[in-house]
Amino acid sequence: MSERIPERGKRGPRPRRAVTLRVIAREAGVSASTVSRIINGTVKVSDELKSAVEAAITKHDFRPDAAARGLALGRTLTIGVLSQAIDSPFYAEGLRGVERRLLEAGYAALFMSGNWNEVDEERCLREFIDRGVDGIIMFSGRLGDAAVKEFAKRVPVVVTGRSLRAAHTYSLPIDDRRGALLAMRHLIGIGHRRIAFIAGSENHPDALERLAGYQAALGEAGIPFDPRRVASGDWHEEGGLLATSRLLESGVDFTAIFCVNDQTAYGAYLALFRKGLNVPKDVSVVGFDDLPASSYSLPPLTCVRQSVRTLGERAAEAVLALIAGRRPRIDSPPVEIVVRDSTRRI
Amino acid sequence: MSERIPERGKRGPRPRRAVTLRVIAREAGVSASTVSRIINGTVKVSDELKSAVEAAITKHDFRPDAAARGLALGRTLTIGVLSQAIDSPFYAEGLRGVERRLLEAGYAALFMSGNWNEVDEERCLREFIDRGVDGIIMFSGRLGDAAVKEFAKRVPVVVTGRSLRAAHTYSLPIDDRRGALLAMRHLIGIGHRRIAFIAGSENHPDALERLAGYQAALGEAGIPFDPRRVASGDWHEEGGLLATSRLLESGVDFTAIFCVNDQTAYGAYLALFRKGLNVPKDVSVVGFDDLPASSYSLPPLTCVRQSVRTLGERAAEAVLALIAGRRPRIDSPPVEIVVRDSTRRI
DNA sequence: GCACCATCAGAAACCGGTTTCAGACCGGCC
DNA sequence: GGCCGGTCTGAAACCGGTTTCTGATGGTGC
Repeated sequence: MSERIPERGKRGPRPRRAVTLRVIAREAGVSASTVSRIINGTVKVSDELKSAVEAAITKHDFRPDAAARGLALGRTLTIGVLSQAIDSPFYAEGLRGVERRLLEAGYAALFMSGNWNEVDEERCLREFIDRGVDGIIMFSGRLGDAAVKEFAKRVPVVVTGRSLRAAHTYSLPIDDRRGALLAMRHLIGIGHRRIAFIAGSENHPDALERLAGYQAALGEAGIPFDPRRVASGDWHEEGGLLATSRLLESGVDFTAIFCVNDQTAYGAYLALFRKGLNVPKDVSVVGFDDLPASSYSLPPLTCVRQSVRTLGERAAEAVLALIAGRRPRIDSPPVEIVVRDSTRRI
Repeated sequence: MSERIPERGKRGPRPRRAVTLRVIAREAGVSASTVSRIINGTVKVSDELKSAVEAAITKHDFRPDAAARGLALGRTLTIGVLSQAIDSPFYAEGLRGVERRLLEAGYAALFMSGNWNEVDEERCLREFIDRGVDGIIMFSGRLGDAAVKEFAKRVPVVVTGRSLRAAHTYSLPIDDRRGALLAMRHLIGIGHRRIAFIAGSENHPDALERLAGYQAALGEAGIPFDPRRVASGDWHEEGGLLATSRLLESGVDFTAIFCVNDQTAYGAYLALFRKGLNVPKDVSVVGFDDLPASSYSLPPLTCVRQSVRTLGERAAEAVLALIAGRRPRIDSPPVEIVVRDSTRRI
């Protein structure tokens, strides 16, 4: 009855765990091994010992130390999850999906942000390895495939937004090109022919694929590609705002804008609003992602939906499968067009 | 030259670490203790041994196992961070701030979501304890103060959004009442007298404080409080949408709406938009939080700013101080009004 | 030249679990 | 009654680090 938490801050060595497995063992009059076996159910133990131990466990509210267990077992029940920014609404959705699935499986997630920066990404991944994570999930990211494969030698890695074939690796690519095609077909289908495109940052593979889809759709419809209708953004609201302003000032005409992602579209909205232009009356706008906020933008945004949350869930499933030694058979969630109020027939 | 990663998945026991401290020691011809001392710089070691060991370390790219180190040291350089939902733009900002500060200090964050649910919150906190975190940061949350204090016996706890005095505990309260007062004074100052309020969920302390601020401001201005002008929401867009619709249909008149938070305001925006009402021409709207998206809403939202990111940074500083045994002297970031385009003088 | 002290390195114990290995005990069978 | 086999338990080793404790070495002072 007198277990006290070890004194804190009172000089002396670091605070240590008050009640350990050996304490329980002593109290129940058994050996440490027996307690361990009962907790994990690895070996049959007689009922009387079991109940004595269980009584001691509940009495002290004992729960084994995860670090010690991780050390002994060689696994930590932790997955390292690398996104680019924890406060980006896009990644946040994905993280949510990951979190949920991992929780169900008894795993915890160690989230870190790569800041769209190769160096930071590599630092995070190293940190994951050092902390002995059992697997890694990587949301997009700039880090080269070779580096990723190197990490995959240590621990299973699931990547989204790219294709990568290597041992202990699984990819959930995003069909950017098809998504862009769907968006453009929607616009073309409702009569638009002069369609501007606000791209992501120049060197980004997703951005290039979406641009390729934009061009392919124009080709399909026999509309000539006019580079003056392409402005580059930065995947964020601000880039969308600036790009749209530039387009408007440049004098090229367009009846619709396809934005590389929803956040860019929000920026475009604001630029149009400031010029007194109405969406969709004067300009139709299409986004890409279907962030939760897009249902509440004014007007609600027509966009290509890729369920990032589902993507996160599937990434979690895939990494768990890899850990279990199974080969995942999991597809990326499909892209589809969600028509709301930001586009209109002309 | 022949270190191989232990075979994975090939039956046999779990994959284990290929290169350990003892491997380095053997290679450099010294004892394990010496390697440890060199890595941590705890004791002076002769230069020649040091360089031999360092050579071996870089050759094998050795980095000590965090779990083992954590076990030996009794600390994990990990902070448990409990928010309510990782994909909420509000908490995401805070987590970002936490992440940044912790990273600077060499700590990692274990993020978990409490889902506005006492049971989940407690489960998360227990998980933190089991995993041996060195400290806990808790963003708002429904868990009772008594339970929080219980956890604080095991490990330092920093809470935001509430006041709590206990050992190994630090609070960063949010001045909800003052924030609400600022919002209301702004509206009243530009001529509004019939001001609706969309509250958060009924039993939430922050919601109650903001309501109190709303009432206090009315009192200051000698405006009678009319409960028909208060509608309850759920802190999310949907609640704002529904509450605003109810207000509009109820027939009570108002020239402005003060929303308990920005997300509620976004919902209000959409409800007004659907009714063909213009913000701010027909109705002025004020939010609370100043989420990043509020700069890009249409029109950009006037709101009370509380820098959640700063709050997160300060929470991180506070928990680090507690861990170091220092008593933090850190204030919550101030609330202030940010006037944009959603309010106008009448 | 010898005693003494400071400095540095290694052996061993430890952190808190898990697991191997060996032994105790029991029952069944010849 | 003795032998065999199966079941259950405990002692000890192990995971990969850190730290205490002890011993060796070299330098200094007298």
